[in-house]
Amino acid sequence: MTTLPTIELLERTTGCCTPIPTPLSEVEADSISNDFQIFAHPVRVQILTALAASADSVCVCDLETAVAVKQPTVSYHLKLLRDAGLVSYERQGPWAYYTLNREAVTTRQARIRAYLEGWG
Amino acid sequence: MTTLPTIELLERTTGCCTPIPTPLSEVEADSISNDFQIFAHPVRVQILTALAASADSVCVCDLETAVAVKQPTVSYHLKLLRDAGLVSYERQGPWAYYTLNREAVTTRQARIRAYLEGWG
DNA sequence: TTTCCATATTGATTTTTTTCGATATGGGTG
DNA sequence: CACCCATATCGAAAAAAATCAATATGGAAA
Repeated sequence: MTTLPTIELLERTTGCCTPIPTPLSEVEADSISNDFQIFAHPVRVQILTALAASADSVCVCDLETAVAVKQPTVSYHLKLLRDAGLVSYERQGPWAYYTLNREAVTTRQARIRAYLEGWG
Repeated sequence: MTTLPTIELLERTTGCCTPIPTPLSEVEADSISNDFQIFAHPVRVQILTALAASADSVCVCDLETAVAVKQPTVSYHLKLLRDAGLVSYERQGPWAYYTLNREAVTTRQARIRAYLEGWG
């Protein structure tokens, strides 16, 4: 933020302070950055990769062995992924089986690609 | 993480604990999540969008008016973007002009797309 | 029922990220 | 030179995200 140019400063200011025509609103920026945020942690990437590699659902106990954090932390990241709509789960007896929500991933992928194409 | 199944537990365990064939290493997961991280903040998204929309370089004073944070914070995010290689800058007299590094964005875009395609 | 086991949730703590006042830097002007 | 102005950096504080011990939940086995 710059103080408005006074008459005396006009010459000096020439060439600078050309307001950005259509700045991105905070709401839009939040929405875009949120799309990236869920992928911005290694444990979530490991979980998603494991789920993506499996044709069927994966037991939490197997996800736990694939990452370097303790059980409650895995559960925490799984909840974030659920809240983001990227995975679903189903309990079977004592176990819980997670599945990648492939359509949801595709949807985000499309949005992310759209943003990045606009930037590149 | 689950204790190894003892003989008595084998029947119960059937159908669970199928180790994930090729779990993603922490190093790989860090690298992937890092690619997303830089885009995971609204101020950086606003800055990138502004730079992308401009054919030539943009003065910091104009970036400052496009976001809702104070000058040192803008400078901080610009530094992160520089460190990530996504923008370059040039000083001209008292002003600094930033440019989007379009190739770098394209490179990241390609990596991100590759990851997401593997998941979807 | 009692017990055990897998997973989720809670709550407190730690770590990371973000924010911004204060100050430094460095060029332009008088 | 002294002063002003734009931007960067520093340093401390605040906010957000991640971690995990402890505990809750709920189903299956004994």
